[in-house]
Formats: sequence, structure tokens, C-alpha cells
Amino acid sequence: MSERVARGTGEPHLAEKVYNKLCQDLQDGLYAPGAKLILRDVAAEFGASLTPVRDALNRLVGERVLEMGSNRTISVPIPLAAEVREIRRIRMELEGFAAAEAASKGSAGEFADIRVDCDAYAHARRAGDARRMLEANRDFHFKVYAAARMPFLLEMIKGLWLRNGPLQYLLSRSATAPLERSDDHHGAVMRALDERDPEAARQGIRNDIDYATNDIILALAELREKSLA
Amino acid sequence: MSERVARGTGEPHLAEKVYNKLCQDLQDGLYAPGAKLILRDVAAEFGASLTPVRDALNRLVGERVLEMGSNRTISVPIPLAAEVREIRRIRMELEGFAAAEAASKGSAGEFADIRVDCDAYAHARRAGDARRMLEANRDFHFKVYAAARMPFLLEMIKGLWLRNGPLQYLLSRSATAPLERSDDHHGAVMRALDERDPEAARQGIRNDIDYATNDIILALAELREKSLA
DNA sequence: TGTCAACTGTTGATATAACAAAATCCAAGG
DNA sequence: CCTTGGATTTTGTTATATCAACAGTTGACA
Repeated sequence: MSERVARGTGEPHLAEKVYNKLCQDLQDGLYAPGAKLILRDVAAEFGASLTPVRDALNRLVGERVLEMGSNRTISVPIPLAAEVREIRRIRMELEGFAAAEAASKGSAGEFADIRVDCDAYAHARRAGDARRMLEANRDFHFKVYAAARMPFLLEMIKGLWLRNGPLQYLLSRSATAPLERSDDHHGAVMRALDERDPEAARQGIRNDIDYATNDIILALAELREKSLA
Repeated sequence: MSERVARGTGEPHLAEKVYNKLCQDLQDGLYAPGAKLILRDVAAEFGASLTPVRDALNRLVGERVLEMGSNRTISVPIPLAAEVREIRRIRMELEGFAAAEAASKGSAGEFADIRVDCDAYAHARRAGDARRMLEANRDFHFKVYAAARMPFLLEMIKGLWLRNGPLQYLLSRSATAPLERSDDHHGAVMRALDERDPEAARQGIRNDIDYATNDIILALAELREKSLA
């Protein structure tokens, strides 16, 4: 039953596989906020023992993607609206900063690549394809941030996104799911990049985050209301 | 040999004790950058088994305070100068933002409390007491950030500080240890808070971080030079 | 019928054993 | 003196057993 292990190579061990899969699923909004992650259940899912699962979960707790309750239960956080608002402000600072840097330091090639996702987003929205919208939106944002050439900043932003991945779960099930219309903001960012105008890029991203978060806050209120019923 | 465990209460379990102690020691610069953390050694130090130590270390890895090498060895990161510079810029954004918020939202009582640490810092510097300087400096900064009333932001900033805690290890052993003279910047922040001038507070903190990081970069260069010898 | 205590299953915490990859060491050979 | 090859030790990985806290259930008794 003991799995072959590879150390030293880039080959992922079991703990890392579990970690990666959980990240993926969290990002894709497959876990509801509040969902508990039972060690033995997750272990069974992967056909693994507790140890690698503990490793993965503890790492996620360190990243604040999961939280450990006072009873030591690990679960997907249900942020308070105030917390979502706080994270929105932090994201506006950090991602705005990254966009401004990108406008200064990005290459024309990168910008062309970014435009593809910008168009893909608009196209997907017109087609009403929610999944593609999500994907294109994410690619658009992260390609902008990558153009800032600040790897650690990119990591931090990824962490913030992962953190509200589960909230997209809500969004995707929300009655009022508004299919956010970020086209204008994305377009503004795109123009700012081409014109190498850092402040305009910053402001475009800030607006995008500002508006998009409103939907999340609404969905969250809806969840709370439902959980009282 | 099995330790009594308390679940549900706020009482820390073994893994958490290990985690807290490591945080403390890292923050105090007791670990050199590049130091390896051997599972069994740490476990022996705490008279514990591997499991709780794995828990603590994995969490620290998640927080990017420690890093896992390709051979799965966990160690204190030795950042490249470029990384230190990147983190400096991120800190300037984030901590500058927090200071600006503090100027808007902090209470007069908080400001009075902050002034104590500001004075303590100046006093410790004149007395040449390096340890007290460090302490007063940290208290000063974090009290400012706490006044912004953004708990998650505070967490993130703590993470960034923890991350270059080990670099203070270098500083404390550096031949050119410059005993940074942050008095002016601290004073500027202090004035900005009292006058409720967010932009001045932001700029004061930004300057402080900017200058203070230079010392770290110098010490880092010194380390690299020494490690080549 | 309502209440409470004992029982039982669940779940996280810890310790430990077995294993494999890396690292280290040491001796033989060039 | 340096290299090289294998033996030995170190060290991370995984699985597993045991224990204590917790939750839910059942059943006895008032």
C-alpha cells in the first residue's frame, strides 16, 4: 500500500498532490463557505493516510485559505461582510499597485496577450458563458499582475484570490447572480497599459475590484439570510 | 508519555506551542537565514514527536515564513537582494496605506500611546540599546497599524515582518550595523497622526521603510560575500 | 412524557514504526 | 592528492495505533 516517493526531483509527493487538488477545487468554488474538511474523509478521498492530508491542510491554514476553529476543526471560512470589505480595500491597494507597475514595466507583447483575454471575457459575457467569463477574468487580471514582474507580490495576490474563491461558489448559485459587467473597467485598464499610464491602470483595476466585490457582498448577505431560515 | 490534550478551549495544543515558539524566535532573529529546520531535531527540542512539529512547520511554510526546498528540507529563506527590494515596495504600499487609515480612524488615546513608543525609541537610540530600539520600533509601527482597525491587513503586515525577522539576525551581527536613525521619520508620522493628515502619515512610514531596508540590503550583501569566502 | 446519564461513534492529537531518497563518509584506486 | 564507488547515517514521507474530547443516541427513571 505504500506509495513510491520521489524526493529531490520536482515530482510532487502525496502531500503536495492533496494540496494542489484542494487549491484547485477551492479556486473553482467547489467548496461552500463553511464546509468542514474532515481529516479522515479527505484522506479516504485520496486513498491516503492522515499525515499527508494534515500537511496539506496545515499549509492552507497558514495561507489563511482555510481556518482552524477553536475546536481544531478545519473549515472553509465564512467571512463577515466587514472582512470582505476590508479585503476589497487591500486588494485595491495591492492589485492597483501591480497594475501601475505593469503599465511601466510590461512589454508590448505581454499587452497583446492580455488583450486576448480581455476580448475573450467580453465575448464570453455576451454568450452568457459564466465559466468562461470566470476563466477569462482570472487570466486577464493575473497576466496584468505578472507584467509587473514582482513574483512575491503575485503570490500575495494569488493568496487573496484563493481566499475568496469559495465566495464564487456563492456567486454561481446566487439567485441574483449578476454576471458582473467588467468590460468597461477591463477596457480602461487595457488602454492605460497601451498608453503606459500607471495611474489610469491603477484606477481601472481599483474600479473593477470595487464593483465586482459588491456582488460578493450581496451573495454573502443572501447566504446569511438563508442560513437563518 | 502522551500529553494531555485540550480541545475546544483556547488552550494551545503541542503543535501550536511549537508554532508560537518558532514564530517568537524567528521574529527575534534567533535563526540565521539559511538555517535548516530538521524535523527530528526540533521535535527533540520540544520533547515531542514528529507530527506536531510537521503541523507547525507546514503552517509556517504556508505563511512563507519558512520555505521547503526541492529536497523537502525546510529552512529559513535567504532572500535575494531583489526580493528584499520587492518586499520593501510592497511594505511601503501596505504599511503606508495602514498609516493613512490610522490617521483618519485612530483615536487620540491611541495616538498618545503611540507617542510613548516613539519617545522610547529615540531614548533607546541615544542610550545605544539595540534590543530596546528593536522593540520600541516594532511596537511603534504595529500600534500605528492597529489604529487603522483593519485586522486582516494587520495580519498581512505581521507576516511580512516575520518574513524579514531573520534578516535582523544579520543586522545584529553586521560589522557595519548602522543603528538606523528613524527618529525623524517616526516624528513625522507622529505629527501627521496628530494633525489627521493621511497622506503625510503614509509618506512618513514609506520613508521609514525605505531607509531602514537599505541597512538590510547591505547586511545581506555582506552575508553573501562571507558565504563565498 | 421529560430529563439526564451512560454508551457509542466521530474526529483531531500524538507517538511510533517502516521505508526510501539524500547526504555523508570512507576506503580503494588512479 | 584527488576521484570514485559503495556502505552507513541522516532525514523526510507515509501509514497506523492509541488516546482524549466531542457529539449524538439511547434508555432508564422520575
